[in-house]
Amino acid sequence: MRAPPLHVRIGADIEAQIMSGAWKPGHRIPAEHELMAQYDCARMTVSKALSRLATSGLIERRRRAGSFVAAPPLHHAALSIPDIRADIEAHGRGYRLDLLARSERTASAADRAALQIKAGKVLALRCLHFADDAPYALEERLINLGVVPEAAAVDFSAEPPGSWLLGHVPWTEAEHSIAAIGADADTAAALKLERGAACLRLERWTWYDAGAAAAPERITWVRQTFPGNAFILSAHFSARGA
Amino acid sequence: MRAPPLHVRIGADIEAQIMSGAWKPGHRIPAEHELMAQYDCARMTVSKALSRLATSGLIERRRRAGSFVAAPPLHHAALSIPDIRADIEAHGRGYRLDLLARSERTASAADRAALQIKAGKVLALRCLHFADDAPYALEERLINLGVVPEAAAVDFSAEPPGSWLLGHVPWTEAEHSIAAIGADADTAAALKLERGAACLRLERWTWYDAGAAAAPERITWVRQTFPGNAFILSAHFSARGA
DNA sequence: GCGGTTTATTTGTCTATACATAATAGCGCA
DNA sequence: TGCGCTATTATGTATAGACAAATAAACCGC
Repeated sequence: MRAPPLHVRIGADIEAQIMSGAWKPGHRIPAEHELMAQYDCARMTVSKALSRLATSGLIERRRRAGSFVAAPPLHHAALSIPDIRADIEAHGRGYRLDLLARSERTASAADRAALQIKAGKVLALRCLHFADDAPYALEERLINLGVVPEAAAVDFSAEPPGSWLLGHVPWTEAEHSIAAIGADADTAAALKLERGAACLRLERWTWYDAGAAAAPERITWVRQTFPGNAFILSAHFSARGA
Repeated sequence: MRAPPLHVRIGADIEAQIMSGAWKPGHRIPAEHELMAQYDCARMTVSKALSRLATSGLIERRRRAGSFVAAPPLHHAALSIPDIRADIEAHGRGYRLDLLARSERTASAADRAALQIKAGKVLALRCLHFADDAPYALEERLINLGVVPEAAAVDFSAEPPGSWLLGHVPWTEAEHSIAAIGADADTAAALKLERGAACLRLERWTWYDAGAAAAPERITWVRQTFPGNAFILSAHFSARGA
């Protein structure tokens, strides 16, 4: 077993103190020059270890004051939002897409609200994802043609719109909401469920924010509805920075 | 406006190239010595910028080969898992807890499966969270008394078990799953819903992993069921490392 | 005691250099 | 041609020192 780099070891030692509960939130961590003496190394090395812990949120650093154990980690989980086709194929099942509706139109009031635009053209899609010929998810999507004009020329009856967008359009921010709903008549018919059956509904807004230079632009809005019994989102959280 | 540090500026410049689409995935980023010449600075400064981009997943670095724009960002979102009491109170509503059942027992087969233990004692709780006297969530919880013996002495009819645990037990890992279910008779009665009403079900396993030194220990398992219409999980993702 | 000024401490950034490590590319030899 | 060795190159880690910036603490005049 090969020795890990020194700055990793220093970071791990401090992390162990915190995780074991020996150093509680607010506890002052030895100053850089003390750790420097303790590990007999340069300040840059100690600094690297502490900076990493600071960016991972485990400690907080203040000039002149020192470094302190941060407040207990918030309950933030890394949630994997699936690429539906990839997910289905990863389970060894056959994927099929059925494009139910496609309309290119001037944005309606509802479209404008979803994409947060004042005016413009949108591409509205409605499609059904199948896994081994069983309905897997109903997808309703709006694409802002003002930002992604080339989407108008794509044949979405073959490629899932989500996969196409991910591969072709850079984006920086996404907002999700997850809720449980009872299937309405429409949804129930599409997914071959009984009316009122529990479904997981995932909504996502994706946009591109170039920074202060330009206003953020909404790229797409999507609402995916999964039968509740067939779909589970999972998330993992580690208190360690990694 | 004060000038940002040089390593931040270098990182931002590279990020801008990637985000604008000018440098596509796989594109080779100028080597450290080239950036060094371009910005007229030391290699450490360039290295700091590139390391940060690498840990945030935007670029990939390989010895001898160089640094490359990484594959498009994965769809990972930071999901906020709520502290129920804090959430309710933050909305200005009154919180109340009703402890429906409490039993301290030797772990049953189901308990052992949920906590991944071979044997031992557990504390099983079942409680109902109220917001302004309306049922908000049904919680079923198991606490591993082998790891948290002091939980046996806590009065959970006043303090929500989740809040108590968060404040008293260090943990490192949590795994969540989210699903939509139709309320069974039991759940429907507790939450005052109709049978079959759509509910969001959140399950969470929390454990402590001290590293290679010891086997990970499961601390608690919890299953929270929320009326679908009253509860929405939200998540935000930024492609930037921050 | 109170408010403002100075001082000392600690972190933040950066330089310049050195050696280690990984991995590719090319060369020589069978 | 194909295999193995070597040289090259880019990154990874670390040193030692310097100055800048923030700010808590001490000080001082009133």
